[in-house]
Amino acid sequence: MTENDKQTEEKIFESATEVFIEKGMDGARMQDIANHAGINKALLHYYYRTKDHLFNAVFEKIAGQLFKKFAPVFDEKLSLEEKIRFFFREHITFLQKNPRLPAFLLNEINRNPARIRKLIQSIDIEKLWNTLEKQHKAELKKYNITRETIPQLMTTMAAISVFPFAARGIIEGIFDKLGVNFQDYLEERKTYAAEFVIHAIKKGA
Amino acid sequence: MTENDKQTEEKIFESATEVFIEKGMDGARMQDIANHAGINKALLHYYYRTKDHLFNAVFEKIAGQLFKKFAPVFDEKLSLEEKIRFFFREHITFLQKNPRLPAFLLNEINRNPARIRKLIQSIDIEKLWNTLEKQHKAELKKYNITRETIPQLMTTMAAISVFPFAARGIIEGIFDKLGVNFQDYLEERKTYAAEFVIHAIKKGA
DNA sequence: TATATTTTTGACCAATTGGTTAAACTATAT
DNA sequence: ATATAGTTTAACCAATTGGTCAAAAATATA
Repeated sequence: MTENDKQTEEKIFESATEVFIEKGMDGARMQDIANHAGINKALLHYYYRTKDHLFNAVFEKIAGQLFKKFAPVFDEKLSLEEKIRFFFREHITFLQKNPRLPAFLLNEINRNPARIRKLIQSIDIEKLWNTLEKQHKAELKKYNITRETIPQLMTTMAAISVFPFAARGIIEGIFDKLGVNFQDYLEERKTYAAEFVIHAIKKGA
Repeated sequence: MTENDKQTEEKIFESATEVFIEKGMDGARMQDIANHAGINKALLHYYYRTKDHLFNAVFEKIAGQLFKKFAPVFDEKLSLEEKIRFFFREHITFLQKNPRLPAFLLNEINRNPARIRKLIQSIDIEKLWNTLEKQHKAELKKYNITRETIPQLMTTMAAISVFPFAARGIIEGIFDKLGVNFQDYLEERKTYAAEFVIHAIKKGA
């Protein structure tokens, strides 16, 4: 029954995703994943030969998802300012739905940098950047954004969006003491971050 | 020989620090730590009863170090703008010397949020904030920084400083393809980040 | 129904791991 | 020197873990 095959394999994959995200590669146990999927442990090895295979499958899918969320920024026919607003709104919204992703990805990337290198190799970043440059030539000049400052700006934007999720444990702890609600903070952040960045680049550094 | 005692215990602690930072709590092996310190594994348990004890000792010291780096911001007799410049310069410089710290701390915090909660409980954040508010009453008004926007601003600054180290694996991978040097980028970031934030808050969002 | 194929399982294994223990070693004090 | 207390080690243990295997159960095929 190929219908059931997929059900089992999919259930394994979903369970593995949940457990890996929560415990990490090192912390996750094959038995946990099997229990979570309601199947025998040996069945895991039947579909995915080893823990490493299973983890790689999960990791690559997750990383792909996250990268996809960045992609529309390069397509949308929006002004630069509108793109900045679009980015923070969509990206933070996505992370609200997958709040554990940043911490998981950052950890595994640091634990095994080679893994992400391969994924990056397959992306033509130069081309993406050229696209952006053409689309916004006038605006980039206006904001005084050059090839030298682009890495600073891009990493800053990623940082502002991702960091609250990656450091949620500390941030939420502090917020609790200040009576700040983390979810409200995230909602607010979608617009705050956009306006913050737009203000910052106006007139340029 | 109490002299040797301290040497051994210290050597254990240092080795444990290195191994834990590189491998994380789950990934670290007591045997690795023992080898690294050039001693027998049983000796680890002689000085630190369990792996958990040893890890907690390491973790609390590291977390304390990092928090200390934030402290001067609340003492220095500088203007708000100067403090922002001071923060990025000092903080990024500290992280350059301890580049693995952010990834390690973020990971362990997410793996065991309760651990960091205790540390946070011991800090009177309200008092720190009141201090800042008094010192910069006029400037805060001028920049339109309120109690509501402070969490946004603070997390943004932390994000800009910490994220490049936490996400180094990805960032460096991308930079390589663009011919950007990571160390140069970090040097540049000390001033770029400061001016970026100062620009952003001028006139206020 | 009988046969072949695939899926699922329980039992098992070798390796690893955190932790223990008893004995050896060292230093100090009497 | 001898006893005492603290330090270090080698050998060992129980539990865990990723992974294997043969057989059973389920499914498809003839």
